[in-house]
Amino acid sequence: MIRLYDTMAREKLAFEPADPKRITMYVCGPTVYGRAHIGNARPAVVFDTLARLIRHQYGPDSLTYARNVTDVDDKIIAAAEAEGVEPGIITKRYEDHYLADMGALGVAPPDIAPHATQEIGPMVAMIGELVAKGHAYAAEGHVLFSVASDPDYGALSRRDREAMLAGARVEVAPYKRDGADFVLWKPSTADQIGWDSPWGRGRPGWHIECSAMIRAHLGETIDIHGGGLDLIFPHHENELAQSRCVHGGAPLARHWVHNGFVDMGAEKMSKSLGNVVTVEDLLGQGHKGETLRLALLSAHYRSPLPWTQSLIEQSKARLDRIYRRLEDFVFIDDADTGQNHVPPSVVDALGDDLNTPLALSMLSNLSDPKEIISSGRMLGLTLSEQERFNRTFLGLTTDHAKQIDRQVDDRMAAKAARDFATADRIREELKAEGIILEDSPTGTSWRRA
RNA sequence: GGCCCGAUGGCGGAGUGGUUACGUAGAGGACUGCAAAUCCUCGCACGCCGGUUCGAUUCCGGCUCGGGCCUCCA
Repeated sequence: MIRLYDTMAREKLAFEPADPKRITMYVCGPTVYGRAHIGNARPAVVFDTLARLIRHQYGPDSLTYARNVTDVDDKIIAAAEAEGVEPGIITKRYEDHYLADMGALGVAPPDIAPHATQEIGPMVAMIGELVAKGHAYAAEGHVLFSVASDPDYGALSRRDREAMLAGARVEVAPYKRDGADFVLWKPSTADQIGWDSPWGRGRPGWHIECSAMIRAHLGETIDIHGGGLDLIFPHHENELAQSRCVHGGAPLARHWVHNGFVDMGAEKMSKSLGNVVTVEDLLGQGHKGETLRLALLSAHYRSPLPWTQSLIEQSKARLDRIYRRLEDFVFIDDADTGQNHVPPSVVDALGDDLNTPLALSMLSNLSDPKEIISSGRMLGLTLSEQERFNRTFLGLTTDHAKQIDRQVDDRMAAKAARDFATADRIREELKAEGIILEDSPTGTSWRRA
């Protein structure tokens, strides 16, 4: 039983896929012109976690998860011009970075990653259908969606036409019949990336990309459409309008799910505000991707999450403790754990609108190592035997490890001789190089800080 | 201005009409040569004002403050 808060209904609803054997989820992915910041990472982590939950509940092959790559866009064109290279150079570079950054956060690649530039045909076809049905019109090389032609427009974001026009911040282009109309196709200059179309050479608008790719890969009505809160309007509202108008009123998604922001100070992290911390920055500071993921999951996905140094430290401390609890069980076979031992308390917490803080709380109460590992893994934490081993030894050459062992032996000898000054000196030396010693009745063990 | 969220202990953050998670930090204790780790204990947290109620942090109304969106945006 999974319940999800639905943006359209503004309440938690039971998740009811049209076909439990073939569940479809689409999440708006990156526009690849720069490095992802930790706020960009939140939806990737949230929906990755939701995907894990769905597969756990409905079966490993039950879900088709698509996350697109927007690889044609004015910002990409600008970045390419600035560097004097083809747009494809820019998009390839940043898509590679994106996948690496998300991988570090334990985000599994989606089943399908449609690229806008590879789906121009379906987009042009869909625009053509909209024009044929009277929902769109061509003007000065552009094709625009006619908002007035869709009486249901505004249902998702709950705004009416008057409000939209009253709040319009942008000057209305002269070729628009209505200030609220938005672009489906826009002309490209000779030196800009573009494709031939019935309306001339140009490129697609942002919103039509998703509508067309959803239909092409997942169908007319998908089970879950996800993304950040800021995409509700205009992006998802427009997607919804396009798809609904083409599909004779069929809804685009059965469930609309939106994540909240990662905040810097009191406001959201965003490139335009210039207050971003990239995943690259954080990893470069030595933070483990797993720590960052835990930090992102420490608040409910719909709440804002203040990003602070303290949050990272708290998350690291928490993760360290989980690993320490598993130290005595490093022999556990990963193949046996998978996600097969997630207890009901954790499943129920996640099933209740993906309540990851509560699930983490439940994880803290577990004592069975198999349950801990399975639960952690469902949250996308690694907790593999390899990782458990790496956390202790990775980065140490065999010679270095042997040397540490020798120092530990020396210290034990000093202790036995009650030469505590020497023993403490050795411990401090090792601590200075990031090695923590822990004495116990059975001897001294060491680990990396 | 319109629409929409939120306000919980030092920090992060669940949740609930009445016994207040969990984590992290801090304090005390056990253990230890000392540490570390571990275990135990502790702190009268629910923005303000009314209302409903036997009883509200939880429901309702108002207020204050903060945030988001209003065609770049996760």
